[in-house]
Amino acid sequence: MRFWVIKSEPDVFSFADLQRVGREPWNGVRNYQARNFLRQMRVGDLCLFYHSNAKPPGLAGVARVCGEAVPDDLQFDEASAYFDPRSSRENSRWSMVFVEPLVAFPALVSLDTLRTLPEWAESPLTRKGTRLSVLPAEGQQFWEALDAAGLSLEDLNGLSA
DNA sequence: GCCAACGTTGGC
DNA sequence: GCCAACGTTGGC
Repeated sequence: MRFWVIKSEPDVFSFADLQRVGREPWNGVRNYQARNFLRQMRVGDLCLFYHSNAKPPGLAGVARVCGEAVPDDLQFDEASAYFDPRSSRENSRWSMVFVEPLVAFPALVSLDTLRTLPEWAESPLTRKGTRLSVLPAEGQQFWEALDAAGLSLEDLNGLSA
């Protein structure tokens, strides 16, 4: 199992929104490096759900990959802001995965807090200027974030698969 | 293949 | 709203 960070603007789609819908296509990613990470995701991988452009920004919960990469439907939709005229059904350029909520953090683990954590201090997420919306995380980082949220492995184990 | 112009991200 | 960072585009 691998760990990831996925970013979303809560005004657009928050962790609470994910809990409400239950399962969400993670589409609209239009950066090649982020797309390549999406393609590496496997069912069961755990994603820290990061609220960007928020007050304050930070980690809001844990999501789980429940569907692996398929062509992102929005790239074919002329009405979508994510439409890509260079893409075709035969030769699709962008991918999406599916995620489901696993557990909401009792309180947001803010970016300020993350910067105080040893495992996160030097990470791309906390470094200024990193704009990747999907990035890998280390296991140590994941557990440290979970701990900072006041949760433990048992809190994850207690949840249905 | 270089690189300037441009657009977007996202913290502040 | 500002602007630093940085990915992308397109002329050459």
